Amino acid sequence: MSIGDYRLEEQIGFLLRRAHQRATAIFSARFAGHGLTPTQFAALAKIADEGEVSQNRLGRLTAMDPATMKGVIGRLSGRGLIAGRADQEDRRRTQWRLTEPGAALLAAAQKDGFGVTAETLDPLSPRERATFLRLLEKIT
Amino acid sequence: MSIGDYRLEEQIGFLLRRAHQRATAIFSARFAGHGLTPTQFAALAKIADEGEVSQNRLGRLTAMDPATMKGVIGRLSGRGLIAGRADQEDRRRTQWRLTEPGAALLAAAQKDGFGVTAETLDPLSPRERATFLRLLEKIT
DNA sequence: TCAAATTTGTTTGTATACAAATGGTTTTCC
DNA sequence: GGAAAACCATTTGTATACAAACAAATTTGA
Repeated sequence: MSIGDYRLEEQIGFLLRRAHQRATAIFSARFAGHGLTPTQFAALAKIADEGEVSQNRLGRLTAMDPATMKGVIGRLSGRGLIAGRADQEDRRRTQWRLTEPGAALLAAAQKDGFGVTAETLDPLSPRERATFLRLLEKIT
Repeated sequence: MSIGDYRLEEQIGFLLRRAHQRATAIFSARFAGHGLTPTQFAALAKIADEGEVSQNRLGRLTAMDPATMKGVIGRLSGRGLIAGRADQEDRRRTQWRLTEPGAALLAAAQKDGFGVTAETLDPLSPRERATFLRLLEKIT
């Protein structure tokens, strides 16, 4: 019968899920005033990097599939933080860019973005932080 | 204006989200034949550990809030993998346990559970794995 | 060149994740 | 003993996450 020796607490998926939950909770607390979710903030930051970007490409840059991206884009554009224009060269595409309010919100929120990472990594020493980030990237 | 120097790829929340996505994808591939999601498998494994457990307690053990737990419990019991009975001592509680088919499915799936962790950690050396797990637990 | 393959974006459906509010039940503690 | 506090479970609503199927547009390649 022995359902033995499988320990949920030692499985990497479970640990990653919990760590991600904690990071999300820290994000939510610090971003309550901005009204942005982690994925919405990621999308704004990447649109700013790119200047102008299509929906699918933005999804690849932020690790969201097309169906998820559609929802995120819809909520951001619904709030007037981003605006889209039809691409003349490829009529399947819409190119998205920050609006002025979107750029202002992103600028105001960025220092809190750094704060989230700092607080999440707080239990680690500087040396451990570097190691952890290196290994985390390796398994991604 | 300088929207500068915030790099999404260096933020811990983004890295954890991507790593968790990869772990989930590996899980899904290996568990396709079992028809279990990561949270459903976690719930089955913890119920097996506990013998009998209430819904909220199971949620604490598996890191799911009550609303999420309700859905997971509903799907597992709907498939006949777990069964509940009213707790006599505390009439708020339902105690959940594995059914015979649930125990059989868990037993059949467990080796694949180890496989998920192994494949997810494959890019790391044994030494790196130990370090990574230690640091991951520290930030959780 | 033109059919096949790929890409972009949408829709539908299922499954977490969590906030907030609620109704019962049990525990605490004065 | 009884009111206040805490706890169990549910419900509603919003937001990812992703599979699968689809239409339209573009690119590829024989």
